Amino acid sequence: MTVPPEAEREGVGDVARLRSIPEASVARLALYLRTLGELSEQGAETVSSDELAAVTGVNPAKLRKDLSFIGSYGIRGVGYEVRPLVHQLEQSLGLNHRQAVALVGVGNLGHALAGYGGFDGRGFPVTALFDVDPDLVGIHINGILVEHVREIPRIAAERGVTIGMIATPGPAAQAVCDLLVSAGVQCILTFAPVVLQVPADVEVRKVDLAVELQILAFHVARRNLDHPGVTTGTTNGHALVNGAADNRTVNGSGGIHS
Amino acid sequence: MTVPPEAEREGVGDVARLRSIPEASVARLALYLRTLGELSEQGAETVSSDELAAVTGVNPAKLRKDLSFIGSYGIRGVGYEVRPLVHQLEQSLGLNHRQAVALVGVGNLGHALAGYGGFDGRGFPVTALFDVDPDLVGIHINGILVEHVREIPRIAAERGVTIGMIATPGPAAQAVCDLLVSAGVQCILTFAPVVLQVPADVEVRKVDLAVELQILAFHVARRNLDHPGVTTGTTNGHALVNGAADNRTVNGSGGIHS
DNA sequence: ACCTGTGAAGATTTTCACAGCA
DNA sequence: TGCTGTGAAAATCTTCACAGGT
Repeated sequence: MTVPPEAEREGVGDVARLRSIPEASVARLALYLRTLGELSEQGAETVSSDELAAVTGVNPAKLRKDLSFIGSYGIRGVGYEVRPLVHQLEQSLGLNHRQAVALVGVGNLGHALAGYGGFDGRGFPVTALFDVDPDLVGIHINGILVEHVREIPRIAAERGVTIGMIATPGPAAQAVCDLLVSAGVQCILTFAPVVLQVPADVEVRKVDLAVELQILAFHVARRNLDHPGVTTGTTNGHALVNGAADNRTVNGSGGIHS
Repeated sequence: MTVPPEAEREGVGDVARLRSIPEASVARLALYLRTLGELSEQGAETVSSDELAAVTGVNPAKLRKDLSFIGSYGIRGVGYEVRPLVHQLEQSLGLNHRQAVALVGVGNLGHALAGYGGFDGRGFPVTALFDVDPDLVGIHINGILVEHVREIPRIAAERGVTIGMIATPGPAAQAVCDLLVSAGVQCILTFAPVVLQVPADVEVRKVDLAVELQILAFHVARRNLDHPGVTTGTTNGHALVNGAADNRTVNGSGGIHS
């Protein structure tokens, strides 16, 4: 897609384009961005759609179509220049300015998330931590003070939090969500196994580990219908399967360490 | 769907049906199952598709269609009996016998996952822990000994592990994955931000937190194109939005605690 | 010669709307 | 009457295949 004649002024005029990127593509664009970052570090200057497709496990045509939505400039006969493409993706995904993240619930999982370095490095600084447990309120994690949940409205607004992460037990999640919303947070990533009720202008994404395992279990069950006795020992012929960011596959972590 | 005349003998004859359940439906069936469990605890005997749809945030017609894939018996004019439906779902999702889980990488995130009680309760006992870090190998987490990754083939086979969870840094993930596969593990849930290469008979699901945040960031960016100045203070009229288990929404955690 | 960008075909998924049973 | 089960339409997403630059 060459630059449309109207709509200049750097990065705007994307308006129309941005609005119409299919949901499914957005998820993959984020994946491409991360992968390109790695390729870039390894010194790659250009990638073809076939190469990038192989690494990300996506169909090459699909990849090209995805990239066409953000109006990137590939070079026919050559491929994509990594640096400009990364830039373009960051533009389109809204990663040109950092997004402050508030994390609510610093128990088991929340503590791990708070300690995870990967967010900061990707432009998502964890800026506030909250909990209700008196044993946790007042401690510092990675240099950040854990505050009481009741402070959410004040602190989140003060610190310009745009993304809330909920890692509380299920029953607490809706109340926490309401507090975040009342503080003006419009994007929420929740690990609590409940459906959150939010105003229409708030975006929620949910990561449900138990459900993930159940889906896997289903596939075991299905397989065992065909091959009842098999349990161990597998040939290993590395097929390029399971395209990341595919249906119902949520991608994650960027390096939560062993 | 009334019972087809052929194919009896309890729970088999599902073969044909199981094979053909759309991927998208499988993910939601797992969600219904969890939700029904909660309704059941609250004493509900029957649910209508409208009720269950409201709670899970799914379209009622879609829900009915999903359930029709497992051949469940709803009662026209009444709804579904919760108990039998739960049973049927467990059957179909392969949750009638427990699946032993091995967790590789007990660093930041892995440690949290190992300590998470929700897996055991849902029929996914964490049966083996692995790492390479000498500081971690030998410790116990929740009563389970952390063993060296090189022991994976032996121990996983011994303990009948069917599901592997990978919570290592990206670079280590492929090697770990290979070890799991060589031990006969056919289902893998990975948090490492790399595309795993596996034989065709192995199922991989990926949870990528960094990508999740980027997707949210995109939605912030898109919104700000329309309402440039808005930052704080939101009306709160609880719309029933964001159907769980919807596109690209992975559900999770069942209660990783604050 | 090679690789992008994209119309058009194909597959899957969602939604509608209503027939049919309790 | 009320709610399930399901054909069929609509929307969305994926894949093919090739025209068109470089």
